[in-house]
Amino acid sequence: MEQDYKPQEIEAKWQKKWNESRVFEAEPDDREKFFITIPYPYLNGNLHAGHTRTFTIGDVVARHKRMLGYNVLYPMGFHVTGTPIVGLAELIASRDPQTMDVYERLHGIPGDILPTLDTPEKIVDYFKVESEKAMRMIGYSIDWRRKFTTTDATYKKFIEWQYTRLEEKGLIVKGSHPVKWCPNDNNPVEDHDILHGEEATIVDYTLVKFRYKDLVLPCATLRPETTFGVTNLWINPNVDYVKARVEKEGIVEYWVVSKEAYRKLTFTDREVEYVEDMPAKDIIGIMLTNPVTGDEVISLPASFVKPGNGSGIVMSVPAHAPFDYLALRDLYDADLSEFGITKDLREIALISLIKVPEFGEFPAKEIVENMGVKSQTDPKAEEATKIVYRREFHGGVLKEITGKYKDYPVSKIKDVLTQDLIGKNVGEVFYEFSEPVVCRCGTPCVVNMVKGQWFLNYSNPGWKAKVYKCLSQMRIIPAEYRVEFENKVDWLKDKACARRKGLGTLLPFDKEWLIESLGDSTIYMCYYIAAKFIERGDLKKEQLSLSFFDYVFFGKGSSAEVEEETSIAPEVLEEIRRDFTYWYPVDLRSSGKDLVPNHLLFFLFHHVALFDEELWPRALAVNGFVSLEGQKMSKSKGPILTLESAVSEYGADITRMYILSTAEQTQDADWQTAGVDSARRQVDRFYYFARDLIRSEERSDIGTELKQIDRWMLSRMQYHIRETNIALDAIQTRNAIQNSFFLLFNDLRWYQRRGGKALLYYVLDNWVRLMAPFTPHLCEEIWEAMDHEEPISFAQYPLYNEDLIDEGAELAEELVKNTLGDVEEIIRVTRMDPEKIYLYTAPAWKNEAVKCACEMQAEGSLEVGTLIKALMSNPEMKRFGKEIPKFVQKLIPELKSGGAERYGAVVGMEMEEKALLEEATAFLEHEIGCSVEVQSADNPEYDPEKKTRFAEPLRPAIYIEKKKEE
RNA sequence: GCGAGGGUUGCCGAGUGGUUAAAGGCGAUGGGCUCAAGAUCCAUUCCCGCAGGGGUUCAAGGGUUCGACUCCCUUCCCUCGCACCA
Repeated sequence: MEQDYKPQEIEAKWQKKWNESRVFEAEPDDREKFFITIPYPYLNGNLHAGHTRTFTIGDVVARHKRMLGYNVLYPMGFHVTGTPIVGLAELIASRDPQTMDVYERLHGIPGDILPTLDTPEKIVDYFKVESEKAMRMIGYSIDWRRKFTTTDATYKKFIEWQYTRLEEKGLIVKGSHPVKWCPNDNNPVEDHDILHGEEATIVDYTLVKFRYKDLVLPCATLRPETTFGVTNLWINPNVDYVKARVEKEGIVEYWVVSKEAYRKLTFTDREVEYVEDMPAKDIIGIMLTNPVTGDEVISLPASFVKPGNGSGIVMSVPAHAPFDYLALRDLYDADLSEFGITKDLREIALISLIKVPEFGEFPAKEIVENMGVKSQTDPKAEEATKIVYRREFHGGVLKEITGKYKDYPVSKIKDVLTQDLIGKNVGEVFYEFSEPVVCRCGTPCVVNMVKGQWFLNYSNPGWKAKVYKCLSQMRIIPAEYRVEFENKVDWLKDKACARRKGLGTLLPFDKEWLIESLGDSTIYMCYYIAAKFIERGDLKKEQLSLSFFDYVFFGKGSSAEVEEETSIAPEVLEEIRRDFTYWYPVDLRSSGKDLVPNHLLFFLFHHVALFDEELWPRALAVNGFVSLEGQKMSKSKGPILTLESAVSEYGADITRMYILSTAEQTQDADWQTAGVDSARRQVDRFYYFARDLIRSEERSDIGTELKQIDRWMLSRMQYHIRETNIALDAIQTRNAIQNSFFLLFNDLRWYQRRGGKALLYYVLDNWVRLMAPFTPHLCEEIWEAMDHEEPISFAQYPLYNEDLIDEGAELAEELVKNTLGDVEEIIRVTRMDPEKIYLYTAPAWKNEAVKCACEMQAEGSLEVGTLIKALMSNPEMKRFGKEIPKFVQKLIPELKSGGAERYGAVVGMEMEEKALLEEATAFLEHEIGCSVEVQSADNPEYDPEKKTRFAEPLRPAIYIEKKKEE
């Protein structure tokens, strides 16, 4: 080993060796396999600190498993499908100043190359080389023979096969979907096109069609079940309404809605035609039919109705909606003759339809009265609405009056009921923004239905059921994310899977469309297996027929049949098939948590759709993001720290160590220069410790007689080994490094301080293997210097050995450590200059008392009274009658609160305590800097201040004699 | 709004009913080593204490318990996701 730690030299050396010896090129053999994959990076920039974290986690798992004896496959590819790369090419071609600056300065693209990257193809070619270079630089144990990009002609054949098979299974359907739309630009708006309302989401209201003669008055609601409790409708007399001809799927109706609502309707998937204005007065005071109950209800005037919300017509459910109740109450004594209404509104009976624990029959009435809400214009009305809504939504169930929906939880009824209403043509879905959205051009946006779109039919209940099943059999890391995944499966709706622009594969059954980029990255892990053969030249693009993929991935047909069609040699076909059956399924897919609601979900959906159950993925893991000195990273605007620049500056091992130890799992990590510097010092210490030890030519022989401190070291190391393995299995890299590095190092320091020497080399041998997954280059270097022939990457990972646990030795060291601590504290507090220290071990009777207490604790009879009695009955003990009660009162709470085990161990070693301290005398003298003498409290030779009475088992009494003033 | 996860001692962060004033790291302070050091080693780092002790803490308030950072309720605050975009 070199005198100085030079990361870059060591790292280049080992990367070259790994590459030349092809050790990470995985081939099937008789070992158990482990197939780990990380989502391939999207190539619209260089790899950055975020990738560094996700990929390094994957590499650590891969290396750990490899050292545990698994045959590990860790492959990598490149994702380039979609629009961002096209967008980037355009920005570079037009020399967009911000883009040029960010990509030259932060992504580190040389100024003479950047302007040449003006087509998507050139960008892909550039970044795929750079990305591989970066991943090699940081030492990932990737099998590079399997790399590909998603625009490779062969990959496109694979995606065509996937979509052909999905379509055959009926999982791809055609339909319409709502998008945010700017009527001025006549285009969908994406988030960066929005002036106001970036936060807006598209909310689906249910339109309930109330009828009056040949007219439909649709009411938009988020709570269609309340239609059962409608007593009347609300029309705003100050709003302009229109009559319109509305046609959908061949059914023609005449609707009355507000002018604003009419405009919104024209963008929906209905044919809408203006007929005439409809004065509000004409539709107030009329009797309409509730389409759900058949009841006749009256329409009444209300000022709270907003023309821009929904249809501008509101159904009134005064039993459950505070606004409705208030508006109705406000009209009780009003003169409505101008609307031709003469009826006494007090006759309108409230209709209750939801049972909720917190309220009685009429929640709205109740809360309005309790809160003292005055009228529909009272601000408190809003608050009352929220409270009732929340209680009913979460805790409410439907009452008898709802017929077959009785006992349905309110939170689950919406979709079911809406579908039923649609089926009877008394309801429709109406999309609306959660808040107003304005386009950059200043035009208010609308929800527009895009027609003829291809969808992945994720809402298919049978499909979802399979995903639930798959999830239930999977390991989710961390476990808290299981519920998150389940919720997202539940929430996922049909997803548009084709678009017009960007890079990608054409939809095989409709060549007008490109497969959307989240849809072509779902089962590509199996493509890694074929990719090796493609790279080797065994397979040509034209040969990759549907039957080829069916055979190698599904096992359908025979190699002979496929050969006949494709003329691929049967041996090759069978080998690919063999490889596939060996490596599949994916044992672990690990990724950033941002991919949970999309990619990881689709990964599951597509696997369960296409593969048999035994090939479904086994485990998912997620990790948090990385920020830079507290700032969010952005590929296009900065700040960004590339993997390449981090490794160039700090070295691979230090970068790995830092990114893995700075945050755990789903927590977000913040990259801070100060933290990396500290990681550098830690790695330095490791290097120098190893270097000095190896040079010292001290070697260990654990076969010889071990001293107590040696047994202690062995024992402590077992805990760290165990914790590290447990942590790595749970992908808690921070915890793993905490144990395998910091805690182990601290113990090693104590070992050396206590004069431990015999096991140093042995400890290093274990330690370097423990650390190998985190800092592989450095560990290879040390390992080699320790004269090992085989690379550490394939050495046995240390495993917990219970036989090496030595509780006695640990307790003994604890005694020494605590005693030293106590002495130091006394010296510090009293600020005395010690001449000599006297330690007094506990008198025999106290040991006896502890023993007795432990026995009583074991049989459950331990009480202050019983213990004192038991002790007093012993004539030997009676001599100490005065001290017993005090000692017992202190002892019992400690024993009862879990100290029994510890005291149990004391009992076992009672005779040794004095010997132990005497053995440590030299150490204590050295540490404290004065002489130390151990005596027994039973017969002290010198005890001027009667300190012996404080002596307890495991806690010797201390007397410190001051240095005499000269 | 809905869903998920959080708020711990200067900072980063362990810790889910009892050896917890609370791991470990960072930073800071003192000391050893050294010509010297941002290298390393030792100690301290909530408050008080000239004998190993005592006091007050884990967002806020309330509750359960012999006992709560840990369990329950309420409130406040923070982060992420909410879709056709990778």
